[in-house]
Amino acid sequence: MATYLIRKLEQFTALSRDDKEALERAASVRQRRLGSREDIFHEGDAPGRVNLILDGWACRYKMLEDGRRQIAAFLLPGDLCDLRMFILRQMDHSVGTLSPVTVAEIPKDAVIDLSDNYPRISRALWWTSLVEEAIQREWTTNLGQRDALERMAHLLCEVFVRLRAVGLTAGSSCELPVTQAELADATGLSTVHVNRTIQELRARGLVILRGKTLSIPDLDALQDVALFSANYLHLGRVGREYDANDV
Amino acid sequence: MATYLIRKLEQFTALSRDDKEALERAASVRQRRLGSREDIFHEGDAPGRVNLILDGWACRYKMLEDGRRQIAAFLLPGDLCDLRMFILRQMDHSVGTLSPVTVAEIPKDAVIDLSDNYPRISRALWWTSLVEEAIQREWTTNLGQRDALERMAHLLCEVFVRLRAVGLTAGSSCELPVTQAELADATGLSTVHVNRTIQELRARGLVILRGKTLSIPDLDALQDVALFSANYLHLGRVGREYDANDV
DNA sequence: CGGTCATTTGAAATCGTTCAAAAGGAGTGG
DNA sequence: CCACTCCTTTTGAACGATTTCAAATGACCG
Repeated sequence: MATYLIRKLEQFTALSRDDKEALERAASVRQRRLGSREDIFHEGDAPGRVNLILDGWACRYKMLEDGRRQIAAFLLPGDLCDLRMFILRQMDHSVGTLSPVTVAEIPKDAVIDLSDNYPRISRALWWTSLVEEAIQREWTTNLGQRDALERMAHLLCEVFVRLRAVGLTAGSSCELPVTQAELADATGLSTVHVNRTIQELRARGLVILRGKTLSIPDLDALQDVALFSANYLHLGRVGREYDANDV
Repeated sequence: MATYLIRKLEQFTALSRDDKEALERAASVRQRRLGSREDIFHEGDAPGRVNLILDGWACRYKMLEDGRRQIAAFLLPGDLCDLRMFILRQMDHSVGTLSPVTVAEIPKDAVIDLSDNYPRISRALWWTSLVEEAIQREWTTNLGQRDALERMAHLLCEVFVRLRAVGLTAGSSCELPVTQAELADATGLSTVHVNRTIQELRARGLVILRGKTLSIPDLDALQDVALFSANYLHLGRVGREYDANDV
């Protein structure tokens, strides 16, 4: 069940059978099934267990007092919602589902055990944190510098490449279980303008969006429009030096 | 010399004399003095030592191919530029100075030693990572949801509160060694609009900006305009449970 | 004292928002 | 299976926040 997490971590380092079993065990202690648009946790909550997305999409978001909402990250299968946040007193943001989701609730002691006793996992989890930070910086750049078309294109590139890394693409297609209103909250645009921007991308033949399915006929072309470079995702098994010695 | 780092970490947990000496030692191994607008490291570089800002201001930034620049974070005295990034192959962004800066270059082995053998420091460094992530999320929200006036106000609130946490404010004033063009790169606005926005804040009596000095006569009022809440900075010695047992 | 960089001002152009409403789709209960 | 409802997508038109362009003023450095 921790398949996607394992695939993700293997982008950074090979894992031994033992490593993988430890991850599977941690992820199977307790699971929770949520519908669309439910909170996994909410700003102000005290952190508890660590939530791993097994299936479905979620997002980090912040609300302003007057109701404006910013989606600050998409959480895809294999993503951890709150790794290590249990040292804080309160969550400073919320995480909610965008589609039906299955989460594994990993007890914090299990996380500590993984960190202390499985060096490859420990390093790989550090790597996931660094990548998350890099993604967040990229989103800041996206909102600050790119115009609407570039911004939407960039978001779609990122989602596609991240899904591909965990095996959730089929050819040039993937799921995109997100409404235009949610894309608006993620890009800082109005829903009206998101709609027009998507139409423009469609008109240029850069994306095909039907229902909840996204197709990108020419990823290079979309990346060019988006000024997208995947370097910040740090994918592709760079850690040869950390290969499992006992796979 | 690691005074500001120590003050920052003490926002999270008390430190023993031993802890502090270890930090001082790590920060004194090698220091580097940089002028204004020099790079501490650059996107694409291989990570090496860990850079700690001892004095002066720096920023994380990303450049797009066509020259647009986004400042993604301000790095203030006591901030670490690249904690744990040495597990990556390449830096995905650059860090450059905004004013003359003194950095301590901490060998990565020294960082590992601190993490492995000083549990309070280890946890506190952890906490700094979480706060950095939270700040980055907040910047995303700032760019995505707040209009120009709120956005500038928010940025100034954050900087002031962070500086206050390390003792770099005097009453309602602090340094702001940053040009309007740099504020523009940080807020995703044009320099012209930054200028007009600052004038508006001035006209409302919310800020006094003369030269490189910022004064905030009524922080609460500025926070209200900015929809600013300091919760995401996780300041204020919340970790009673982690108090040093041997201070 | 000249030169360079930073701030300020004005006016026109533009991108994106807002408001309002229609059209399309999916699920529900009768 | 239809009628109904709710939600999402789409369209049009006016408005407004922010950008761009261009130039003047001010501050600091050598």
